[in-house]
Amino acid sequence: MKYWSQTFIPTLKESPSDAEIASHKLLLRAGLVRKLGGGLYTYMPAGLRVVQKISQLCREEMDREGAIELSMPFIHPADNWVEGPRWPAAREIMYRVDHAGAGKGRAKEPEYVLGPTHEEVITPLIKSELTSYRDLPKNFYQIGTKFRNEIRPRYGLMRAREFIMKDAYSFDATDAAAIVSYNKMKRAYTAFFTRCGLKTIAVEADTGVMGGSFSHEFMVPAPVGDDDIVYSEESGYSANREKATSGLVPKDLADAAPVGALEEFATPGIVTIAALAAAPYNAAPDKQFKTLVYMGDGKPFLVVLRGCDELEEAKLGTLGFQLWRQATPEEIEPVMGAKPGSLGTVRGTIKNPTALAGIFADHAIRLVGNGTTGANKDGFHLRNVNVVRDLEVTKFGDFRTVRAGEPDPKSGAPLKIARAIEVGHVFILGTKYSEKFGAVYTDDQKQSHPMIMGCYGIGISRTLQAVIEQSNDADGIIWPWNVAPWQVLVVNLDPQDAAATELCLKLAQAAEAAGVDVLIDDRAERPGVKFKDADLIGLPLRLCVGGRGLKEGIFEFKWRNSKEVRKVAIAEAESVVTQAVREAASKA
RNA sequence: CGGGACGUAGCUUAGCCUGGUAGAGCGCUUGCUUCGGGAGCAAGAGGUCGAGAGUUCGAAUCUCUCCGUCCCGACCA
Repeated sequence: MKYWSQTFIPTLKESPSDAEIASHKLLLRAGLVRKLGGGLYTYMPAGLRVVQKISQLCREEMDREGAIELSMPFIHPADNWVEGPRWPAAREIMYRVDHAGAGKGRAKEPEYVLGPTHEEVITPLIKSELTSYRDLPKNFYQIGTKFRNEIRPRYGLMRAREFIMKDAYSFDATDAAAIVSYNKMKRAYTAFFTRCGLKTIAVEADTGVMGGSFSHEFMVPAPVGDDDIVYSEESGYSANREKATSGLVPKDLADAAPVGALEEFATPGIVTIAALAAAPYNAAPDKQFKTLVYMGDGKPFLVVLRGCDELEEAKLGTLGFQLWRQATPEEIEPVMGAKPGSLGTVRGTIKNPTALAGIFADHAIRLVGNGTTGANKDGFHLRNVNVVRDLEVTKFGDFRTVRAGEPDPKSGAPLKIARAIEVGHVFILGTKYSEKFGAVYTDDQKQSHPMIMGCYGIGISRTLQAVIEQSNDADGIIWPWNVAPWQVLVVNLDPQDAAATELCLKLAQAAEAAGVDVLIDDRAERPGVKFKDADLIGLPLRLCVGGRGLKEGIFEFKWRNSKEVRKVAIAEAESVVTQAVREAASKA
């Protein structure tokens, strides 16, 4: 048991002005964390306890599914990343670590980086440690700090530059075995989040190139989340919006026949979808083709969408480029022959088509059939543009953002969209890393094969905040039993009174004997302060002892998630506390 | 990386527009009175007004630069 006066729980009456959302305010007000800088937080004693509890639950569930704990360095030689398969993309988010000391660290390239994740470390390790199919399967995990140069840290621990993560990596001989490993992790995650008292939705994140459902994200529905999930209660379909598809384009859609000859018309000063939709042109957005220019690994490529649709940039990941970004007007004009606003992909109108890495069209443009697009000549557009007859397309694909209300690809029912916090992700990696690093095993036919890998992450610190975000009220946090820094708070209203102090100790000992952690508020504070702090820090069970109750021969018993205050006779103290604690523990 | 807002005591903030001795509440210290839902009274400590430069007789206040923080967006042809 811990005495409040002997630990440090600096509660705040008011929220610091830089906290915006409930969970962030409560993290600060309940004295769980303090900010060092943007996205950098100190875990105060009570906050650290929660981190440790969540970590322990995670550890238990990982162990249960046969994963093996180890611990890898935070600092990685940059070479591991340079030799890996994603250096160009990964270097953007990694902090570089140069040699300390005067006169050093002048190298243009970093010599060391702070690890944002550990594929580049564990794969070379496994390459030298595991060589036979008899060694497989194996799944290694660790719980530790990760470093990512987040573009915009947000909402306290929710998106931080430095955060605590559980990461696991599985190694298997076959695809089928990898799926077994994957399903074990999915099961572990479900069990883990449930034990944390967190309601999560496992969302399919189709991997595109791999096909099938080999990736799931565990999402906590919350308006403050960074992700959108697209789902249908009817069919159970659920996916991250970045990957979600809809049944907007029927499978049996017949391509439209041309409606007339291609016709160029002058559109001076018209460079937006909206302007072209207005009089006198009256080309409805869903009858326009929108042409976007991107740069993929240094080469321009085009994406064609309906005028009314939006590009889901994450879907460009299926095209095979390492890095992509929007092209600048300076890059666009020499290739297309016109400035943005007059672009199109009608055959023969692109100035320098050989410069292009491809023209990728969203399936939905087939719904347009015949429409309007830019003529690649400033101030001119083309009408009667037929998808099949006129448009140059390298490949069709799914590139648009799904909207709420579109038909679910499975059931056809309208899709819904909600915000959510991603707290976990399970993913089959295939042989991306094992091939690059030469992590191969020998099978029973003496044949060598790259191992099939999976990776599995849980944001421990983010989970902590997600729990608070999901479980609080106007007075403070309402901790779920298993992750509370202490399960029971014994409030001593009269710490000067020997009888009160003695009863508090008795209650605390009874709870502790029943197997839970107890905090005793022995501070010389006024009752009002203690009650407010009790609600704020949100321990599940509050036992309150004061002179008033002692006279009646009772103490007070109150659950944080209920308004009811129960008076319990001192004579029954031990049995009531023991029973309550055991019951709560068995339900959690 | 754009856009917006902000930066005054440990915390929350007023003052800035319209330049003239920096104010309050909470917290802290001391004393008295209180003592079951963030007590009252009295006295006190605590500020390079984010940093630098400029304008001015005079700058928290006006101008510029930088730094930091928070929010929005990473948006389109």
